[in-house]
Amino acid sequence: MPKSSTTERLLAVYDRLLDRYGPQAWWPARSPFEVMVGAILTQAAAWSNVGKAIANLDAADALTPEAIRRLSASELARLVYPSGYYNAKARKLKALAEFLGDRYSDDIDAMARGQTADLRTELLAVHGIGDETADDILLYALQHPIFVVDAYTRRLQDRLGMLPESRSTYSACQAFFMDHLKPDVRMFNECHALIVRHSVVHCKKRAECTGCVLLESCPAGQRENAARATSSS
DNA sequence: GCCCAGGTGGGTA
DNA sequence: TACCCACATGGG
Repeated sequence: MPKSSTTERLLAVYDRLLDRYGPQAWWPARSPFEVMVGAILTQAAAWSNVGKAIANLDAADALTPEAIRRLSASELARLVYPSGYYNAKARKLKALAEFLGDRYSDDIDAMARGQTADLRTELLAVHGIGDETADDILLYALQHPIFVVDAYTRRLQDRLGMLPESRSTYSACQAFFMDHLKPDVRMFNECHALIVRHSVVHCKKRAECTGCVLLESCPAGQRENAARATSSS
């Protein structure tokens, strides 16, 4: 892969985030299956609420595919209640546990030895697993080098003026990173985690970019700051 | 009381 | 392909 200016710019952004926030060491979970559960529970939910649901599952000794299959739908829904959409998410967790049992006899290590593209196709066929959740599972649970795109990633791409024209397609946003960065599990892991960290602590409201660690790389922030300076003078 | 948070599935045009 | 809506809790 030729080292383009885009690659250099992305690496500069990554370095700046790493300097500012340090290694994030994601995913916050004790097992690959817990990562998969968290990936489903975090859909359109605040992580603080997901943590409560995970704690409920842990207390009920339900952080295994077998235990998820054994629980009734209503009991599972009760356990994941704090993460919101509890009925929908209980159904999704059931679908994931059934898939792991049927396809891999719950052997996640064996699953991880599959080809990335094949695994992604299999995961997307499971009810409740879409592009982002599939990639969360591939990267954080199975250690495959794939770049996770979420709302924060798109927001950052937008602010950096790097959002593809077909901004609504997941694959275009993902291809932007994958085409310009060397596939590297550790780097992709840290990069996504840092984007989330930065977005949560700094860019929660799109308008504010003052003091942003990425300001030099961020045309949107520069424009906003210039406008602010003009209006205040 | 309102807005938003590490999305996805199903329906419609 | 693109858009809309349902799914729902909890913190700021």
